[in-house]
Amino acid sequence: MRNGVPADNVRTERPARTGRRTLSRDDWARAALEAMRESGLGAIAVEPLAERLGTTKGSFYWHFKDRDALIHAALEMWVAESDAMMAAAARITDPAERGRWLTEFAFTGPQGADITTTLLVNSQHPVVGPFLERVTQERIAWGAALNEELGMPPEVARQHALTAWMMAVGIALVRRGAPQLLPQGDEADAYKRYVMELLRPPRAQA
Amino acid sequence: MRNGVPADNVRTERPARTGRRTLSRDDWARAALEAMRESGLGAIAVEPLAERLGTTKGSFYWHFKDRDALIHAALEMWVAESDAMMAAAARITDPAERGRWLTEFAFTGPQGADITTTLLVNSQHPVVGPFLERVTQERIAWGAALNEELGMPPEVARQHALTAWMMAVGIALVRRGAPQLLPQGDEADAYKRYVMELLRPPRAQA
DNA sequence: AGTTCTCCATACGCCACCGTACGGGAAGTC
DNA sequence: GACTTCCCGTACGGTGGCGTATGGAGAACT
Repeated sequence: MRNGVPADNVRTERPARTGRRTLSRDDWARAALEAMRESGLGAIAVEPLAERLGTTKGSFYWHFKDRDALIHAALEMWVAESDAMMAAAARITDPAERGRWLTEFAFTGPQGADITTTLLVNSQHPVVGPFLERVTQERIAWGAALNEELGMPPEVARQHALTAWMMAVGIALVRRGAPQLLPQGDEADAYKRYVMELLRPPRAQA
Repeated sequence: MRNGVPADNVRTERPARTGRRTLSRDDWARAALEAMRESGLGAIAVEPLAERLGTTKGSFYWHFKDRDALIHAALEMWVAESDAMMAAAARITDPAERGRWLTEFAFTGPQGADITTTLLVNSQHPVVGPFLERVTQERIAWGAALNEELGMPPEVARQHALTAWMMAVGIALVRRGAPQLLPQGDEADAYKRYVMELLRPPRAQA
């Protein structure tokens, strides 16, 4: 009789018990993702999250089998967000503009918008690994497609996409761990332009 | 009468008790650094390390005040290694060659030779923060000096050094978390050359 | 040979977190 | 208004790691 997993989307019906509303599975997943953004995978911990949500473990273990199930749900939510982002970016028709938009986002997007760095650090985790693998492949393929639009041959396009992605990873990690190193204020804009210039189509290639 | 901290270098004298030798403070620090290279800061844990060293906590708490003291010692050891590396690299007179050597090292140096990524992830830790700050500043300044030797004006040299350092951070993290993404075999060499080319002196700059 | 010092083993209490058992209150159902 | 179902509170046992207390074996000293 454990774990009803009550469709979870239909639950919009139930009016929540008087006074305090009742939590959904998604509420937990959202909170977990948020915690992971802020403090890494270790922050996905049942009891602390319960307190943060103003409830107890009792709620959690009704909605989820165990902690890994929560991590899974949080990452599914992240994948959905990531896909939505890529879809949004794809609506920019000019590929060069699209590239600039991505660079801009890497530097000034919301702090920890991307948990790729966290996932890379925890890539050994059995739940994390597959998610990381999938999203990363998608993103690099996406970047490669963009580069091909810019006129690069497929092989170079992929190399370049990989490089840009690694640069983004580096930026994200530095933003998280040593943000004071990044140029601030008006120097920030100049630096962004400089990086965009650097990530232009390669000049030479065998 | 706690914590003798017995000079620790003079202890080469004592012939070790018959049979099993006795551990030094440095043995602990070395093991801690090693563990951190492999599995991050969380792997610096007293009891697991004790088992790994074939001893018990009793040994540890004789040599160290607490876990943070061990982290400190491990990071001091890392700083020493880092300084030695930079000194070794500085012996390469041709700056371009020196740059290539560093890129080479970023890609094919021993796995986890650099724990910068780990420290960036744990930059909030009170012991980690200062070490990260110091070494990072040194390295970027070092790279900036190299770039000035290559003819860049100081401002650009620093920008470029920061960028190269972030790229190295990205590479290190990917090597740790998703090495399969990096080109393997003979493609690896081509890719390295391509990255070196990318990190050449910038073509344009305002 | 006795004493002192060095280094470690063991046992203990504490805390944080995981997962389970079980009970119970409130909403809906008949 | 009983009854069921949903959702949660609470208590419990287990695990892993931190730090302390204390004893004790061997080496070194005298």
